[in-house]
Amino acid sequence: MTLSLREKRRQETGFQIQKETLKLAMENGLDSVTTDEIAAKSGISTRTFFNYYPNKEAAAIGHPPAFTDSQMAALRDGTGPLATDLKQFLDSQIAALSEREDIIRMVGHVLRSNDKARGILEGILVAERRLLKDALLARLDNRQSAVSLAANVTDAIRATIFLWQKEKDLTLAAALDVVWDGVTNAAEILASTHKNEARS
Amino acid sequence: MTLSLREKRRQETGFQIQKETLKLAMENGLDSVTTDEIAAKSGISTRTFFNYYPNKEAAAIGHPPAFTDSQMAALRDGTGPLATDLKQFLDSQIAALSEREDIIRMVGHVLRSNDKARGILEGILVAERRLLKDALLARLDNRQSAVSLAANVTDAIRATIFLWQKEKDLTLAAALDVVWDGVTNAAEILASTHKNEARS
DNA sequence: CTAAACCTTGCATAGTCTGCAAATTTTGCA
DNA sequence: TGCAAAATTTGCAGACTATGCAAGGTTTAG
Repeated sequence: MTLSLREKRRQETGFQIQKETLKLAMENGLDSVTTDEIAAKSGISTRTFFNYYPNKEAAAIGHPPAFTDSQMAALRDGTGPLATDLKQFLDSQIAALSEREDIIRMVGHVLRSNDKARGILEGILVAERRLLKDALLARLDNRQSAVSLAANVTDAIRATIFLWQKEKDLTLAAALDVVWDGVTNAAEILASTHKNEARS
Repeated sequence: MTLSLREKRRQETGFQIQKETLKLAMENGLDSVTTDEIAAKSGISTRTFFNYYPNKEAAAIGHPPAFTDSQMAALRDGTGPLATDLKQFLDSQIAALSEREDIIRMVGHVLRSNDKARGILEGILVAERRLLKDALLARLDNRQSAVSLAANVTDAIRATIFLWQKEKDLTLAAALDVVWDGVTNAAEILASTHKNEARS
């Protein structure tokens, strides 16, 4: 996991570009920012901007914290109740996101008004769901069940950020607890049919 | 709900444009199709194309069948178990989608490789989730629970289409049944923690 | 210290999308 | 039927996005 000097500098420049992009986007929306402006503010040529990101929307989204090996291992090899492991996974993921509150807020702002940015993030989420599904399949026999759980996890993250942006007095961790309570509640409603069917 | 002649023709032209767009996109991907080509095939000028859709990705997505008033009313005012009403809602929505299997297949193809198209669809889904959440709130006291159920519904549609595209011998309706079984299964897993906590 | 690998940059170019105004078509009504 | 008002289509100009390419500069490893 050690990065060469080159890689480290590249990461830093990429991060710098993201911050300048978001800062400019906060003023009049990302659509009214030109790649020329972003490049100028970032101290690079316009052509070089496209060496770092394929377009300005990708620059605004940047690179969200990836799932770590230990997070995935805990999910795959956990022994407790699966629901507990999922909550812990979410706790650690939200903790990672808490390191970048300012960026999340600005990204959220961009996502609200820019389709392309939404699509780029959605692509990242699709990949995350696939990772989660594969990990969960190690503990489940029902494939669609793993698919549904994975979707609930990434959606919980989305809902948590949304709630946190709306209720300014909540921390991200507190917002997750509220969301998770709702998820469990919803699960009880959905699970009840099954029980009824079994009884009948 | 009656459309004027003008509106009807406009809808038909819009639909025609969508079909031409998708047909062209199936060959080498939407990215390699130009708006000039789409307009030419559709028998309109390039400028007019932009009177119908803001960009070619929106043209490819088109206008998915909206939730009908009776669907929403059934959800809002239903008396049976909520889970049953949700499944019925999904059944009717999937039935509506079954009318356009060819288009769904092509749209799915575009979505796999085009970020902007993904984002446009995601925007539609955000609006649909909001509608569902508001309807469900008429029957629930827990707001986040409604949010989670709404997310599970739109995700079930997504998962159904995905499964149907992968398993060619399933109808859309049959794929939904498989997906719904997974959703219920997942719900049982998520709900069990709560029960354990209540017991302890 | 140097060759190979890698990065940055400018330039040319194809393509997207919008505003505007002229031309054309449709509509409602006398 | 015929015509004025309303709506739509279209061409054109122009700002912006994004890519390939090749020249020039920098970093790296041995």
